[in-house]
Amino acid sequence: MTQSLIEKAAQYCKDNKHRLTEPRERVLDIITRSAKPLGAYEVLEQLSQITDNPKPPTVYRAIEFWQSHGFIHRIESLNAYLACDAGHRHMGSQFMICGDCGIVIETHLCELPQSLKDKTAQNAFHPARWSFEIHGTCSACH
Amino acid sequence: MTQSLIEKAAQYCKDNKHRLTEPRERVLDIITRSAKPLGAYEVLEQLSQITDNPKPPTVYRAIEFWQSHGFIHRIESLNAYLACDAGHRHMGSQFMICGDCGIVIETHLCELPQSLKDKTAQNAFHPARWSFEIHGTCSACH
DNA sequence: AATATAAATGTTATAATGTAACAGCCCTAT
DNA sequence: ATAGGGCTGTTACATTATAACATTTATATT
Repeated sequence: MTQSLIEKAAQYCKDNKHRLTEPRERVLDIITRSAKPLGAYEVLEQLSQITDNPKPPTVYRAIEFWQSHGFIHRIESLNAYLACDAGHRHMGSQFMICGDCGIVIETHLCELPQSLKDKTAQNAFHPARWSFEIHGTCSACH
Repeated sequence: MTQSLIEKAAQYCKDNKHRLTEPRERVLDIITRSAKPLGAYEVLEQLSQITDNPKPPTVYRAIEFWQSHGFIHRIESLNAYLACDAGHRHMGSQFMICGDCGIVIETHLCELPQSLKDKTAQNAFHPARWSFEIHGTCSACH
């Protein structure tokens, strides 16, 4: 059987003794249900429909929590957040972002592409994490 | 002889009939002189030392102008801007960002790395532009 | 040279995104 | 049962960015 992202996250919290609190669960749920990345204030807006007058820090804290454990990624060029069910913590993320419909496709590379490894090596730069964002048009919109 | 970035930019404007106005020149100059990427309000702060009470749109417009012509790049994960003297318009940028000292090294790839080309092809995604940001530590800080 | 036009600027105001700080609550481990 | 750390609620504010409109400046055309 396949676990949903929420189930995986719940399991992860159990295994690692993190608390699966109400705001965390709700925020992850909201982001997970969205096909497209959501801004923090869009999450807040949705949260306000099931919670009494939530405030920005509630959302940002939950996002920060999931992000630090690899369940949510931030799309820097959109100021928006996307759930990731890769089920592993990777050093980096790659996204293809459709400028027409807004859909974002995440790809999973576990290493830097060779050409970039070469560049980091040439500069004696030690990569820790990365974010690659490719803007363009998806197959449906093209 | 080698042209400075400012000279290149001036030449570019001349050749392409764009106006090299005072705010544009000053903003590019400020960003060019900085070893590290500058936030828009840092540029504004510096601009205020040579201009009477400049406002955010002045800076943002100039940045937008140079960015659209390839002389400035935005580092998404830092909300900051960096000059680029590559002298060509590329589809994408790659940056290595040192989390310790803040220095940013730009590399110049003219194409997507093969592994990412494969991913875009697999998804029938048509890339238009991209930004790759690698966080880590530079040789000096490591 | 005069003028029409397009492009860029100046200015005010505000939107959008994100965080510091502190009081209080609730799990968890002893 | 209780002390401590982790998390939340709340207020207030910081930072980043843009909309809108009046005005000025450069350019092209007459």
